[in-house]
Amino acid sequence: MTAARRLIDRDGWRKLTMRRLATEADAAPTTLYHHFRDKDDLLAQLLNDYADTIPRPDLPDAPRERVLVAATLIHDSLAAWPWIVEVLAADDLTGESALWMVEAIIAGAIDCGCTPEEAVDLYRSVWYFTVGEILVRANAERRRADPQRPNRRDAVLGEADPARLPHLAALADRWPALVSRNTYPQGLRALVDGLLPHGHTEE
Amino acid sequence: MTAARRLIDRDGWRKLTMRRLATEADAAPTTLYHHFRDKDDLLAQLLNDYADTIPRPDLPDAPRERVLVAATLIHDSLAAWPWIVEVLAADDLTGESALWMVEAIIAGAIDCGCTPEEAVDLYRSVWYFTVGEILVRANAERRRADPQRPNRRDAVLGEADPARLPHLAALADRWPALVSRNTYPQGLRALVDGLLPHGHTEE
DNA sequence: ACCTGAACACCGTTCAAGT
DNA sequence: ACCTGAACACCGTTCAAGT
Repeated sequence: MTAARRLIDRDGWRKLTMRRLATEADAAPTTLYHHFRDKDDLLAQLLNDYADTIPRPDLPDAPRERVLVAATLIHDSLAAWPWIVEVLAADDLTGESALWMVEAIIAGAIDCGCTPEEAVDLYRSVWYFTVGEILVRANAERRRADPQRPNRRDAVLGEADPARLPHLAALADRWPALVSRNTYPQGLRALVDGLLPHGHTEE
Repeated sequence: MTAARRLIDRDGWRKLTMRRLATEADAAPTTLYHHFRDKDDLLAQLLNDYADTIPRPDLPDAPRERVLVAATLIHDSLAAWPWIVEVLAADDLTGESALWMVEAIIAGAIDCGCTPEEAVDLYRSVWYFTVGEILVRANAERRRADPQRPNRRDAVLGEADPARLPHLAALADRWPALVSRNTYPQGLRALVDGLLPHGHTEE
């Protein structure tokens, strides 16, 4: 497991193969199959171990703040190890040891006057937004780090036809700077305030 | 290209390999490399071709509606071929022929009184939300279709400790029904209304 | 120009055999 | 119980050779 984490941190999770992991752990590839059912099982255990390390701070009393803090905690935990998202996106936020954050969001929403259905909807929207943010930024980062392909996006945007795409053409050269800013907090706040019953925002 | 599309629709994009594609197209695997630089190049061409087929309806005059309609169009186009998201998430919405939707969102936001910076931020939030929604739902669908693993998520939720996770435990049996509903429109509206200057919502 | 077979350097996983 | 080598059925890609 430690070898696996080392390998991911050094070379990225796409390079984590059973064979490389075996080499890193000084064992035969086949040996791994006596400790893990298969590769998915290994990844799942890696995920659960990580979830257990997430600190569990006291959440604020005000329910709206509680929702925001819990969501930000999920976000920051994922941002620290973004490859998780690609493995995880499938099952909502499965893994026993991470469920308390989901509970915190749903409880906060209910305390703000949501019905249970509305609370689940709010959680799901927050989860979609968070997953998307992490994923897009992680991939952008990966491409940036890869000196290979010189960023097709900037090229496409640079050639934008000012007649058909006036705003994009005007913004083309500022685009890289604009998209590198962190807008998660504003987006999250907009989403939460839009989905909580009125009168519970900004309190 | 037609063979590639056929293969993806039949077996899923994870099964699209150069070798299988070659077989499908009655050619040697190596032949493909005279038509595409590599596999990424093939995928990129597949993407661009698809973007060209997206219908281009007249957008409403009211700027807020324009933002919502353009975002929903992006969403629905991706939902129809969700594997695209995994290839695409990297570069924002690259590909010349899809940029008009980005332009529509940014123009709508500016017409609502946003600064260009705010308009780009709004577009990015919408993009994150949309990517997350498609990705999570596509993966959930894939798992559901795979009779193999019997859904770890429901199991984990079913065992939720009512003392520590009261709301989740109470919602456990309704969870599958709750998460299968389509909440994209509400989430999108909340996000957009929260990020547009006040006074421009619901007009 | 277009296509090909042989080859290289990889994958995940199984299985019978060893200690 | 734990580990292993040999093997199977795959990958993407290159390259010299054919038409």
